Amino acid sequence: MRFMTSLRFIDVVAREGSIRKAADKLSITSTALNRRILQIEDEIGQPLFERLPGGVRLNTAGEIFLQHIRSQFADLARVQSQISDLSGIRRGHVQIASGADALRRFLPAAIASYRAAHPAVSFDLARCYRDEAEARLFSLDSDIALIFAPIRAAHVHVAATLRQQVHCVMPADHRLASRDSIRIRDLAGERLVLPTSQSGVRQLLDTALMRRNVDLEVILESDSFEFMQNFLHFESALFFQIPIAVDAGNVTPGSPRQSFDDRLVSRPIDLADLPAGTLHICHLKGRVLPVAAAKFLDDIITSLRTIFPQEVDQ
Amino acid sequence: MRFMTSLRFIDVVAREGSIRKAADKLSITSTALNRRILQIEDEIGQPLFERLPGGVRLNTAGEIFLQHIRSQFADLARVQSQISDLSGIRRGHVQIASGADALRRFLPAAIASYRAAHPAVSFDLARCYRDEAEARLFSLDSDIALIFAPIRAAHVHVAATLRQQVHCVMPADHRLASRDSIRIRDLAGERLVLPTSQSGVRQLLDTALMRRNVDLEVILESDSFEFMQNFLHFESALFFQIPIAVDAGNVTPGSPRQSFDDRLVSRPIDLADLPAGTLHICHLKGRVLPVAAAKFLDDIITSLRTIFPQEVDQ
DNA sequence: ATTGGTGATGCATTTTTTGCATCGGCACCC
DNA sequence: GGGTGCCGATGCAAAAAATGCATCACCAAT
Repeated sequence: MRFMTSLRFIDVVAREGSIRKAADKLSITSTALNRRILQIEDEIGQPLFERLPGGVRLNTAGEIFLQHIRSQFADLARVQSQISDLSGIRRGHVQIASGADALRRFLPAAIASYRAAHPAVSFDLARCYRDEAEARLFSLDSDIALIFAPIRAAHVHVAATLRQQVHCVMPADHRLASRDSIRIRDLAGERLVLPTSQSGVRQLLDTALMRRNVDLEVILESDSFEFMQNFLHFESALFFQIPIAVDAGNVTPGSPRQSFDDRLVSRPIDLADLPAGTLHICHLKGRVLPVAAAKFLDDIITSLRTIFPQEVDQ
Repeated sequence: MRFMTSLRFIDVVAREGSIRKAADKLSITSTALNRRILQIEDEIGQPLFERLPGGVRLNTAGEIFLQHIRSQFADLARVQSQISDLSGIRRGHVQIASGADALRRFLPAAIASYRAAHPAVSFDLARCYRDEAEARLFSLDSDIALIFAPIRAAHVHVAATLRQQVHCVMPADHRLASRDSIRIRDLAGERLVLPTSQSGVRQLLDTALMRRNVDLEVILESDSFEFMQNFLHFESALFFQIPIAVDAGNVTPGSPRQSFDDRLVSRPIDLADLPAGTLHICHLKGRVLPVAAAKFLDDIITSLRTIFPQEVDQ
């Protein structure tokens, strides 16, 4: 899209904080880039960047303008996907920001299933926590976000929610493995592996554990489920996750639900001790999503309704 | 805005229905324009125009794309006005579509008063009827519309409404001039001047008159209040208008309300015979107006509330 | 004082855009 | 039925714009 290049350049310069670095990234000389920016500032009638000794930074006008640029790009993507839909083939690119939970099993299955129906749609998946996900929606770097944490930003629209009870994962031969559900007091003296403090699960846990003053041994913090899961093969401990990190929704009806790991078991924490958290499926408020993204959003909500019939709202 | 030229060109070509005519209007050669369009079609990957023997016409993809272009322009205007607001001076351009009623007295006063506060804001006023006004909002040729007629289009958002009783205007020495209000049956045998069939007042009248089967003498139809008003100086007759066509809101408190024409009087038609109509103050649904337009919209609603304290809603 | 980074600018070069002339096609009209 | 006029597309040369190089002035950290 030739007519968008100058605008894309501004975006990159803003991200890089330096014209020369941005020029490198864009494979042009800093001269050319510099002049494009000067020209646009001239056309706007006001500077968009402050010149600092170490580079450039957007001023207020620049931030307003950048937001406009990004929404133009997002809208252009929507238009292109809508136009290519006319020819029968759904084309497009869906950008998703997701926590590690949903990204684990659910999204791979969901995306594969969507791509089976629409092979010309490509995806971009960014693993991130609440704040970054909200920022990505706002900067239009992501179309859809799946966040297991309360939504803070006013610009985020929650299309659907999914209640998720926190589960405790342990080796199959653990002393608590026989329980149907786990009480917080049962955790006393246990070795725990906790998710990072940014994680929604961790924040739920912190609230519950702090209140009760149980004596815990936190041996590890990690932001990787894969790591935690494999760690438990070597040292007996407990970690925490939510059902969507286990269920992909590809269970064939009637067949026993496939276990996520034969050597581990997952037991819910009693709701009296730890309330269920909420997975939020979101997009930017007021935004018209590209057809591909809109359809995918619809699909995952439907799919979640199938896997967790009681837990989906809105 | 150099980076928008190609897009503006597409808009013009679509409006003109011919590359050569558009090229004329844009003061470039048809060659250059033609190639710009071919290039964009190439970048989009699909043609945007059908080539007909007599020119070009948008295809479906083109219509989608044009809508995108127009919203980009409108959004750019909003951004520019927002940016210039940062420097303290409110700049901007407000495009209004209005019926002849509101355009007569109210808008001149309202715009002048707004410009007194913000001299760097310019205005564009298009006189039009309901359908065209709705179309102008949609094509983003107008920011705000004042329509005295029911709103049909789903894409129009009504920011406020103003109830307006239809009045009957007649020479001051007319036999009905002494009445406080006029009944439809009083009109029997009178010479009437009617507004065009597109007008909201006319449509109200048609409904009322058709129902009653009064014997009327329609001697003239016009879409110009100025003409109708001056005509009554020469031949005794009746015409119809709504209060906003008379009151500009510049009445100083306490002073007698300034008459719109010394030789004419305006009397309401009894509500039992003719229900009050509604003036709709609208903008495009979901659109963020430029600051100048948003502020002006706010101002006119406040102003209407002052002039017609009982009649403004929302 | 030196070094390494930044953005801005004059000038030659390259790339892109534009305009002219012209082609082929279609519709209208005498 | 053969002009006639209007349309969009295209080859080629001229004009305009964007780019790259070299260099400047500036600032901060060393």
